[in-house]
Amino acid sequence: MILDELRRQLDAALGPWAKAQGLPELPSYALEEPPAGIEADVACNLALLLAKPLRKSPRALAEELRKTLEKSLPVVERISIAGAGFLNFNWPLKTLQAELKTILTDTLQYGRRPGTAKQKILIEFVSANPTGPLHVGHGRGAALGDSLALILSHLGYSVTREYYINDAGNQVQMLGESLLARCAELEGKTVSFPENGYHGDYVKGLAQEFMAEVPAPARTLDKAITYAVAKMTKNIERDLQAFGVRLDSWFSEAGLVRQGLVEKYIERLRQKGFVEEAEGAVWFVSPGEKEEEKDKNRVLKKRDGKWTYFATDIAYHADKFERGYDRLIDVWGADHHGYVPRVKGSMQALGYDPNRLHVILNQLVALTRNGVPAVMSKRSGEFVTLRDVLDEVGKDACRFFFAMRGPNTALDFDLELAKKHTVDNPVYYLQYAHARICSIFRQAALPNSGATKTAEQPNSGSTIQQISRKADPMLGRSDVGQIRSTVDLTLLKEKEERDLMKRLALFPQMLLVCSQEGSPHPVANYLLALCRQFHHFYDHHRVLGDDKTLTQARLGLINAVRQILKLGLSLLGVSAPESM
RNA sequence: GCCCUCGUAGCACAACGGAUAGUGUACCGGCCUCCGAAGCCGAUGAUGCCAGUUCGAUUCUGGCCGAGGGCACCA
Repeated sequence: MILDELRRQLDAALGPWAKAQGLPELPSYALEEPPAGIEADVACNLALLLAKPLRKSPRALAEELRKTLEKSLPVVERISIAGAGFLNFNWPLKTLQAELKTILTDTLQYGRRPGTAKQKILIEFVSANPTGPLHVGHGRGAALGDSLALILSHLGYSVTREYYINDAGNQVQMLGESLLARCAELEGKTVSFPENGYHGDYVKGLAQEFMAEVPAPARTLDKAITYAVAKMTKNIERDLQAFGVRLDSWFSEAGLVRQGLVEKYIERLRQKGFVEEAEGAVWFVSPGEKEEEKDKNRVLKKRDGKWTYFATDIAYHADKFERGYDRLIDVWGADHHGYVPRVKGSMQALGYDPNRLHVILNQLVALTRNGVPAVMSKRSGEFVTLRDVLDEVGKDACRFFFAMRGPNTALDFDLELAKKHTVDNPVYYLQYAHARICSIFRQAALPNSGATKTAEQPNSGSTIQQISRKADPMLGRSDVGQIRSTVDLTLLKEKEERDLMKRLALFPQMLLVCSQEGSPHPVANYLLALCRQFHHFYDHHRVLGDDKTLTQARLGLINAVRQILKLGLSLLGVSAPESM
C-alpha cells in the first residue's frame, strides 16, 4: 500500500538526518489524513514531535525536513508545510491510478499484511450460557467478535472463532431442574418450581419435546441437563447463523472438566506456589501479592468440592495457549471487567505471557422500550431475543447498528425506535450506493450504451472483464461480462475521481486501525465517507458517455468502489444487494 | 465505600495530543426532459463544570456533577 511506501522512503531519507541531529532514532510519527479543507493528501507530524528534543520551532524544523526530503520522496509529488508545522504530502495522480489498478487486480487481497499468516489468533466471543435463547445484548458481542475476526482474517491472520459453552456448573443444573419441574407440571403433578429456576416459556416447549423423545424412566436430572444444553446450544447456533455469525469451534466446559484439565492446571499452579487452602476451600493467590491486589485472590474449589467458574476458566485459557495460539482475544461484556486482572494474573502465574491475551470489553446494551428500561433476564423469562429483533429490523440493519459503534460506548437500543425508524440506519445509504453502481453496470451492458460500442477493440492489457473476474467471481457474469476494452486509468483526473481514488487507497490503513483498536467501527465510518464521495462524483460526472475510453476508465473506478464497498460490508456481516 | 466505562448539535454516533471538531438523522431552502431523488447542493446547530500539564487538550492528569456497570465458595 502506498502509505507503507511513503513511510519506507521517509525512514530511509530521515534516518541519517536524525543521526546527524544527534537523535538515536526517529520518533514514531503519524501519517494521517489531513482535515477537510487542506489541500494535501497525507499529513505528517514529525516536525511537531521533534520540536521539543531538538529545541527548535516546529515550522523551522518542518522547513528543514522539507529541504532534506525534496529529492528523496519519489512517491510524493509535493511537500508543503501548514498549520503548526505539519509536513503535508500530495500524491501524484499516477500513484493513485496505480493503486486503483492494484485494487482492481485483486480486491480480496487488498489490505493483506505480509507475514500475518504465520500468526494464529483465537478469538472467543458470545459464549452465552446455553440456558436460553440469545438476547439482543449478546448480539453486540456477536457482531463485534465476528467482524473483528473477519477483519483479522482479511489482514491475513490465521483466525479461529470459538464459543465457550458453559455446560457445567450451577446454571445448567438449574436449567435441568427447571425442565424436570415443567415436565412434572405437564404430567399434572403439583411441584414447587426451583427458586432460581428459568421461568421462560421456552422451557415449557422444551419439556414437551423432552417428554416426547425421552421415556419417563430415563428422565434423570443428568439426562435433562444434557438434553436441554444440546437443544439450547443448537438454538443459539441457529440464531447466530441468522445473524450471519459462524463459529469454527464450540468448546465444552464439561469436556474440559471431564478430561481432568482443571485438576492439571490447578495442580501446576499449586506446584508454583500460587494455591492456598483456607476455610475449607482452595484459593488462588496471585503472584507478587500486595495488599491492594487482594481482590485477585479467588476461590478455585468451593467447600462443596466443586470447581468455580474461575478455576475452569484458568484451565480453559491455559488450554488455549497450549493449543498453539499466538494471541488470544476474548470479547466480554463490560460487567466482567473486574475479572480481567484475575485471569491475566493466573495466566502469568502459569508462565504464559499475559500480554498475549487481549480482552475486549463491550459495554452492555441498555434496552428500552419507548424509553422505558426493559428488563433482561433469562431466569425471569423477561427478555427480548436476538431472533425477535432480527425478525423485526433485519440482519443488515442490526449488524450495522452494532458494528458502527466502538465497544466502549454504552448504547441505548430502543426496541420501538429500532422498529419504526430503520431508515435512520445508515446501512441503507451504503447499500444504496452499491445498488446504484450495479445499476450503472446493468445500464452499461445494454446496447447503445457507451460501454459496449468498443467491443471490437484489440484486447491488449487488462480489461474490465478480466480484472473484475479476478477480483470478484460474482461479477463478470452479466453486468460487466460484456464489457471489453483496454482500460486507460490515466484518464481519471477530475477532482472527484481523484478523491475517490484517494479514499480507496486508505482502505488498508483503516483496517490496521481496526486491528489495533480491536473494533470494526472504523469500517463503518470509512464506508460512509467512501459512499458520500461516490455520490458526489456521480452527481458531477457521467460514467456512461460518448467518450468510450473515458467511460471504460470510469467503469473501472466505480467498479473498484463497488468491490471495496462490498468487501467492507462483508467485513461487517452486511449484505451488498445489487438492487433494492 | 472502592474500582471500571461513558458524558460531543434535538436524537444516534466519529475524531493515533494537532489545522476550520466530522457523519447520519431531525428541522429549513434549492435540484429529477439526462447512468436509481433510498441521492445531491446550501443553511441552522455541539466538546457537562473547574483547575493543571503542553507550542497546542474532545483526547492526558486531578477534582466536581451526571449515566451505566462491577466489587460472590454465581456464571
